Parts: sequence; structure tokens; C-alpha cells
Amino acid sequence: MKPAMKWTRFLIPTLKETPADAVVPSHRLMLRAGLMRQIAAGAYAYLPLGYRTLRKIEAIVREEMNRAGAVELNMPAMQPLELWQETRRDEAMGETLVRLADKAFRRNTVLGPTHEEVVTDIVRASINSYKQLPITLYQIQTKFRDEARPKSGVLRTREFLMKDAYSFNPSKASLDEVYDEMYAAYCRIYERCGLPYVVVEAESGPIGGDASHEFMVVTDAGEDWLVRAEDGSYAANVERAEYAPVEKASGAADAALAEVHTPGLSTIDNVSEFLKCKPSDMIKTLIYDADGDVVVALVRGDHEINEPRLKRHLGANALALAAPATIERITGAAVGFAGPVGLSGVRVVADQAVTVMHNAVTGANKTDYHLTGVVIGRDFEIAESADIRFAVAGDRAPNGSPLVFEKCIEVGHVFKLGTKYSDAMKAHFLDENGKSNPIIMGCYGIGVNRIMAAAIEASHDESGIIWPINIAPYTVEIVALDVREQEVMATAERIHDELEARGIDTLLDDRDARPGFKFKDADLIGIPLRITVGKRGLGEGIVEFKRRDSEDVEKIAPDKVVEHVAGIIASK
RNA sequence: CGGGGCGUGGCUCAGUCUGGUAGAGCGCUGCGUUCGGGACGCAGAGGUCGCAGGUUCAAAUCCUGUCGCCCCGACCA
Repeated sequence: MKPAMKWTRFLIPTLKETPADAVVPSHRLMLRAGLMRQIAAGAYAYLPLGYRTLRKIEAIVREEMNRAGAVELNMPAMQPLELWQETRRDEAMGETLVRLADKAFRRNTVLGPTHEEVVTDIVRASINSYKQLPITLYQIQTKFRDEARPKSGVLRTREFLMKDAYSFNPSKASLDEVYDEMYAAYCRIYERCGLPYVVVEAESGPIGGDASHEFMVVTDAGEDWLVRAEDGSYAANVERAEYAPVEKASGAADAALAEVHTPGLSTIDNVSEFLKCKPSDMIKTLIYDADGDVVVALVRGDHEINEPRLKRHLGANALALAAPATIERITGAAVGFAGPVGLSGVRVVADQAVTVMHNAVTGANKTDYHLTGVVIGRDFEIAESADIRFAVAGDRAPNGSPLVFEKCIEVGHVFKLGTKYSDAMKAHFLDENGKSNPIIMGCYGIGVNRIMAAAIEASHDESGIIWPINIAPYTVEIVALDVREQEVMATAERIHDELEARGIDTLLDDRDARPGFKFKDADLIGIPLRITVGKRGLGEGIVEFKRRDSEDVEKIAPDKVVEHVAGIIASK
């Protein structure tokens, strides 16, 4: 029998006080429970207790990946820059890509933020026939991204553990099949991890349709927003969220077009305050550079432009706000006074909500002036309109149900890539007819550390963590009181050994400390099942059994408790 | 990258404005009393005050630079 896993032989540096830098609950509790320690901004050491949970999550992910038919491999974190140049993602990722400097080797090496290039490189060298497809490869590996702002403990870091899977398919139908299988595997993974998750539609990229889903955990600590219909019919991320068209307000008479002096007032807020109008009465005019062409986008003053959507609408590769010089050339005015009236010779895309505006306020294309009483059709024409804004509170889903916004953290993403990488890297295969085709790819990511943090965000109380049973560092904690009493320790150790013999992870708190102290720590580290062995109880012929998520205490004979615990775990 | 804040013992912080030889609580070590929800007493250990310059008889404190960390925002294959 292996020696009991005793607290005194382990490293669990719990903290009574909260470190000042920790703000969100998961960060605070992971620090206080001794799960991890910060080493640098966005880089954390996982201490033994935290590492056990990480490993348990990994094991669940691995099992489900294998069950879904994916094959595990391991690729280097350190990668040749050359591969990134092949797909031009060295440019696309910009500053986020961690590059090394100095000496030839380092100049030509990056730390991988993800592994599309590397797997594709491996696959193109070893797969040439449809007979070898489909195949899905995955790894669980450390990624590096120079995030501009690491935050919220382990929720956003520069170094993190990710399960990344890549499918290689001979056809769209084959990709669809794998995608569905992965989707199902993801659901099983989050369920087994005890995470309350929501699947949302995400911006789908080149293939379109239902080609991308994100797995979200709703929590205030999150940094993304999901949007869902109140009736539950629909959920999407903000970029993707669909909404019903804004209806035309019923008919005030046309106002007269007037030019007003607005010296130095170049923002929606400034102008609306000065002119005593609502931001929603204003037209925001944004000038973009889309692959070198100037495009003007119009959205209502209180709306935010959805750049990914505009980009998609335009079919542009690169989209960015135009340089001030361009704006001045197009509008003939300083930045901040652009408007659609009198603009000519440029493509103008109006958001749908703009098309129903009436007597609007907008820039006059003249420095320090705005126009009021702008009427569409009289003062300017809308030739092209689309949904190019983000949904906002008050919008309705296409079916009319009100949209609800919730803060969330992304814990997984499945995505149909298509041939983006196989085209760029010439990963081709010969089909049944001997014809060469690019391999169709999908990619599937899971943030392992994020699952851990999200689980804590979703399950804790004032006293500490309440671990879901499958990812708890230990399943059972035995709190031995009166550790100097031989009978107490002998009983505690016996229960420990019997539980371990049944494959139940058990931690034995054998510290010579006062009971209250040990109970507080037990609540903090949040082991789901607790057995208390004390002199007093043994005198009555019992030990106590308590679940972390309940206040009830059960008194059980020492030789019955193992069976009892095993029964509870089996019923999970 | 813009804005704000903070670096003083392992942790939480006071001291900085108004320069004068570094403090508290928690934790840690030893002894004793305690012992079912973060005990108490006594005795201890532990800090070049982020770093580098400067001003001064004298710098945690004032000045300059620099590094790091947190928060808000921008960004996020």
C-alpha cells in the first residue's frame, strides 16, 4: 500500500489574507487555496494542488478526444518563422506573436501561439492520398501569446495550456461529420468538468453557415459578451449576433436642412450635448481603408460599427480606419466632421438602422460644422445598406424575442477552416480520380487553464472553492482532529488507504492544528467530500461525512464510511 | 499603446505630504497553556524600503531616469 497522501508532506500554501493584486474570484481563490502562484504578468506556476486539477481536466479532454477518433501527437512550442511567413500570419498576428531576437537561430524562431502551420507542415509531408483521410490530430500543449494586457489571473495569460485539434478532410461532407463529432465531444468534456456552458454561434469566416461555435461560461469575470434571445431560441457572440431590423419611426414632417456651427466638437457626445439632440438622432460617418480603397460606413450615433462584419460584407482582406490625411481628402474637412451629404465618388455602406432615420444630425464635411434636419432621399441617397453594427440592449432577435447580453469567458472554439492553410502551404492530396485537391481543414481549441478558472468562477462561496467532483484536486479530504491520538490517526489512515485502494483520490489533513483552522482550510480548497475523524466522534463510534456544497453532516460508523463515499461517487 | 494606481520582511498594510538611524497585524521558530469552525502568553528569527543616479551633514521620504505589477480602455489568429 502506498503511503498516505498527507497534508504535512504536500505543498499547500493557503493564505488567510487575499493578495492585493487579485480582483476576480477565481484569481483570489486560486492564490488563497495555494493552487498557483504568479511568476510574471501572464505567467503562473501551478503548485501541486492546482496541477492535479489541471491534469484531471487534461485527462478528461484526452479521453474524449480519443473517443472522438482524434489522434494525439506533440509539436514543438518553438517554431520556424518561415512557416508563419508561408501563411503570412507572421503579419496577421502582429505583436501577439512571440518572436526571439538576436543571433540567426533566434531571429528565425517564434514561440507558437497555435499550431496550424506546424500540423499542416507535418501533414503535407506525410499525407498524399484520399486513402489517408480523414484524420484528426491533437495535442495538449503550452502556447505563447504576447497579450497586450494579461488579466484576471489565469483567465488571460501570455503562456497557457491549450488542447488544439486539427482535422484534415477530403471533402466538405467529411469535415461536417468531424465537426459535429468534435462539437459533441466538447459538450461531453464540459459536462464532465461540471461547467455550466453555453454554445454560441461565432463569426464563421470563409466557409460560412454554421461553421463556427464558441463554448462560453457565463461569469462576471469574463471579457466577452454573448447575446441570446430571451426565449432561448438563439445564442451568439456579439460579433455574430443577428437582430431584427430597426423599424421606421412614424412620421414627423421633414425639417429644413441647416448648417450649424459646432466649433471643436467632433464627437457624438459633444455634438449631441451641444445641439440638445440624442446620439440616436445622429449619423456616425466612418472612413475606412479596405485593401487600399476608401469605403465610408454609416451607423447610428448610439451604435458601434462591427468591423468584422463590414469586412465580410466588403469581402476585404484588410480593413482599418483611414489615415487622417485620407479622411481630410475625402471630406474636405478635419477629422470629426464627416457626413454623407455631398460625398461623391466613394463607396458608402449604410447600416440598416441608418436607412430608417429621419431629420438626422451629421457632420457637414466642413471643419467645425454639422448639418441638422438631414432627410434621406432628399439630402443624400443610400445606394447600399447592410447590417454592419453590433447588437445593443433593446434589440430583438430576428424572431422578435428580446436580446439578452451576458458577460462570459470563452473556454472552447470549434471552427471550419476550409483550405486557408492548405492553400497557402500547398497541403494537397490526390482524390479517387487522381486529381490534386487542397485538404479541407477544421480546428478545435480548448483552454485548459480557463476551464479550471471558469469552474471556480462558476462554483464558489464566501469560504472558498466548491470543486466539481471530476476535476477536484482530490475527491475526498479526511480531516483528522486530535492527531496525537493513536486511534484517530490509525482510523484516518485506514479510511484513506481503503479509499485509495478503490481508486478514490484522498487527501489526509494530518496537521497538528486546531479544528477550526483545518475546517477553514478544507472549505477554502474545496474538496467535494469531507470525512472528519476525531476523538469525540470515535468515542460515539462514528466519523462525520459532509459534502462541500451542503451544510448537512452525516454520522457514520468508521467501517461504513468508505462504502458510503464510494456509493456517492458511483451515483455521479 | 493611452489613462489611473502601486512597489517597505512570506502575506496585508502604516510611515512618504512636512528628510533625522524602519513599524504593526498575520505567517514563521522555541517553550508553556490550549484544542470541534482561522486560540493565548512569553521569548525569537526575518527588511541594502524595486533598481540606478542626483540633492543634502543626513533620503523609505525630495529630484531624474529605469524596471516591475495591478486596474480601466484600445487590441485579441
